[in-house]
Amino acid sequence: MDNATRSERSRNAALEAAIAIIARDGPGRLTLDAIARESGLSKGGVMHQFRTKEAVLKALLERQMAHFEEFSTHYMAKVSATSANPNLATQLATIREAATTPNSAALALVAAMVENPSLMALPRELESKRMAAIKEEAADPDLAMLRWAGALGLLLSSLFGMSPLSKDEHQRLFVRLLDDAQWTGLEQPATKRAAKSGAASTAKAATPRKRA
Amino acid sequence: MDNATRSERSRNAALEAAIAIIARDGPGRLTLDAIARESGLSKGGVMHQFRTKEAVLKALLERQMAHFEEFSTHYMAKVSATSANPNLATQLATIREAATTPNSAALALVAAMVENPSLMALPRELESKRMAAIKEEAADPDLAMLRWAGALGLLLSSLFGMSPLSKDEHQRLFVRLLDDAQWTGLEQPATKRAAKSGAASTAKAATPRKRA
DNA sequence: CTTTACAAACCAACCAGTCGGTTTTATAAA
DNA sequence: TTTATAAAACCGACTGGTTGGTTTGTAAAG
Repeated sequence: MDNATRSERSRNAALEAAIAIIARDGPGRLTLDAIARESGLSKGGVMHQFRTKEAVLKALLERQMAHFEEFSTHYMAKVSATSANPNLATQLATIREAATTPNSAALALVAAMVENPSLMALPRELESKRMAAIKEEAADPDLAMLRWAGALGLLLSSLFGMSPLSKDEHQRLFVRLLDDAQWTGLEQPATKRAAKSGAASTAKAATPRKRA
Repeated sequence: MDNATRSERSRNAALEAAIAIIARDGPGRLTLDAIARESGLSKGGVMHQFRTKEAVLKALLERQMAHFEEFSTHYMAKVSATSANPNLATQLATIREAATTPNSAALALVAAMVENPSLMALPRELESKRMAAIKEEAADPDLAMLRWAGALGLLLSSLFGMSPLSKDEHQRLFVRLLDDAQWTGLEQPATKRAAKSGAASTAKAATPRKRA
């Protein structure tokens, strides 16, 4: 086997093992020895691929973020032409995807926060940019943020095993969050925002404006 | 000093220390030795009050739950006469309270989940009952659940340090979530629910009314 | 005098990370 | 093709320090 692919396989095995451990035993049980055991590698092998435990967490986080980034990009390409607020739609769909994917990215996130809260800076920065885009394209930015928050609440509550909702309800609520027609009845003219960024409010059709 | 109050003081000191540690250093740093150091007690003293670490977590969880239970009860008494959906209003207000209280109950929750996910059963059961009450009184149960989910999303995202929202936005969004008038434009007649639970829906005063 | 609350030393298990050595792969000279 | 050499991947025993929990001792409350 090629050396490069051998490394990649080992790295992959270690990360898969890490996810499995977090999902099965909780983030507190994630140890380097456990990763070695679960992946079939020796501890030395794991340490050869990742110099520290933090490096494992970071790689895990980046891998999961990349996965949802890809989902997000594809979805965005699909709806950007038809949706009035493609950024919001994409974010909602991505969160739903995260909520239904078993080996969720969010597990990696929890583990990272427990071990080293500063790792949370990566996802937060990304989220900030997306949130800006959502606000930019929205006729009612606050309502858009609330829809986003609702999706996040559904995701996190089910992730923490504290959701009192059934699978059916869960799915139905996501559908409703995604359906723009259900949220057009109470939009409020974003007076303050309209005053300071005149262009954006009228250009709610397609183009997300880049701002600094 | 009375023996009973001496014990109580020690228990309290240990729990306060635990909260401080979680808030300052993260849930992963919560150890029995750290609790002893922070509280001024010896480790033996801590272990005398709590036989295991899990007992500490459980007590912590129960204490925080009791605190918010009290808040909840008071709020409920205040709004039950004037609000059409007092259960939802109370839950939203309580979640906001948790989000703004620095030594949040949610921190204890995170710590519990890291250490022993099964501890999450206590709060989940309570949450289920509240959710049932919210659905019961709601003209549009799904919308009510989404408002609840939105509040939870705001809470958890800020708790995890992954919120891209400013303090101002945070507060403004909570206000809007709590304002019934902002959510009456798009209520949907809960046809399915009305069919299967006839008695309850008519008993409550919350008739779905459309307003501009 | 008995029980309770606490202190301090102690212990076995576990943890992240190290290290010397072994196997596998890559390169290239003979 | 064979052989020599180096580099990368991998192994598993080991280390210093930490962890949850125990044991032993002591002072105060009842």
